[in-house]
Amino acid sequence: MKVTKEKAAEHRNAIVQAAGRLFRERGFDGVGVAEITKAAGLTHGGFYGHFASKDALAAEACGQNFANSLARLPGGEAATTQDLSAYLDNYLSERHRDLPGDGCPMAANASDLARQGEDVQRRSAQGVERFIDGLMERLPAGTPRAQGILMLSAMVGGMTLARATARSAPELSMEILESVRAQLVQLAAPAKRA
Amino acid sequence: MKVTKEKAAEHRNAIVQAAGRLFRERGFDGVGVAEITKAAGLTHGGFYGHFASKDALAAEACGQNFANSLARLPGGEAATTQDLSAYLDNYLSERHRDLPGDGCPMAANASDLARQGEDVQRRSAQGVERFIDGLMERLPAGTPRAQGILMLSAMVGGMTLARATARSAPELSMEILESVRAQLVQLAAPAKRA
DNA sequence: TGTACATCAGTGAACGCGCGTTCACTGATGTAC
DNA sequence: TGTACATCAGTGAACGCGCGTTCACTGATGTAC
Repeated sequence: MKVTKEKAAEHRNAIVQAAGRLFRERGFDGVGVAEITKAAGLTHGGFYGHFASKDALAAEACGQNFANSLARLPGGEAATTQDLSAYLDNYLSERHRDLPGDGCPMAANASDLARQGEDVQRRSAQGVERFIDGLMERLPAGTPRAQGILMLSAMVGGMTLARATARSAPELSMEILESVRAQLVQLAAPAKRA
Repeated sequence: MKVTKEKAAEHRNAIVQAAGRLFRERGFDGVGVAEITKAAGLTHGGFYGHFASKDALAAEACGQNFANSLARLPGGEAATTQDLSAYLDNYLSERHRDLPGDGCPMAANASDLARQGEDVQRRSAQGVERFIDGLMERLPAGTPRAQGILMLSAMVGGMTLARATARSAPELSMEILESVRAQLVQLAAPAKRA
């Protein structure tokens, strides 16, 4: 049955939110349109009134995920080294490892992204670009961009490897999280070594 | 028709090889049993004479991929800093980025691994463990293990991000490869900074 | 060494299933009067 | 403001398709004599 325009907009948004979470938890191919709409409290039939295709939803959910991810960086200009250190503690935590659905899209969909459609890839590339820019703003003035890129790479790679080893080698998984966290906190500190 | 035991063993091996390549190129869900056996020069019907399931093949192909990856590390005890530097140049190259089918399984199947069956995860965890050990043997004596883990994380994350951005932001993709390479070569050097 | 036959690796059609997508229909919304 | 009706968001059955897996069959292998 027809619903209010407001309700319809809420439904559309609920689908994007559910997709954003489920895609990160199970990958783009790991969850279907029916399950996504069900998680949003709807049936699958009305899906194509909101989106042209599953791919189109994936692109939108991807953009949403990156926007959320960017918003979690510690507050812009006023960010201290402690803020950044706390951010890294959160990023490289067991909690983040075990809840990919609410976490970093780069880590959650890492190898999937390169195999997605053009729209998803465009939003991803834009997201990565903005995330690096955001990171650079929060690092000590004068930090070379290459160092920020190294940080991001280690964050994404470290989380990915921690997740890959979590079930079969939980101690190694923890060691990866702690090692990357410790090394990056050191790297993000304002005092340059030599 | 029946074939020689030798031929049958070759066929089995060809299936593992083809799977190892295709799984890295397209992900575990991105390629089917029929295509894998076809790539090995066979039809799909005989597949279950060699493997109990697609999952079982995935586990074996995964083990094979990790073994190949380990074998590419520069020669053990006699490895010099230059060898390791050359290895990093290769790992973080455009060539490796554009040919995932013959490259690092950690980068190629990064986010997929955590969603696979128990056997694949066990082999992956073992592969990661061994790769870290192999890396440590080749780093200057006294290098903390956490630094080796940071290197691996940055390699995997950097390659993953370079692939995710390759089509939509080729310049960013190149910058990621070059930045991570430069920073890691510096990190792998024997001279410790303060 | 030569022959007869049981074995079994590989073939290709077929299976059930879940997927993305379509569509006829429903009934509340919201507009025209 | 009240009424009649066109609109359209959402429903659920149905579609074609490709997947992993099964199976009756084929014919070369390799063994028993």
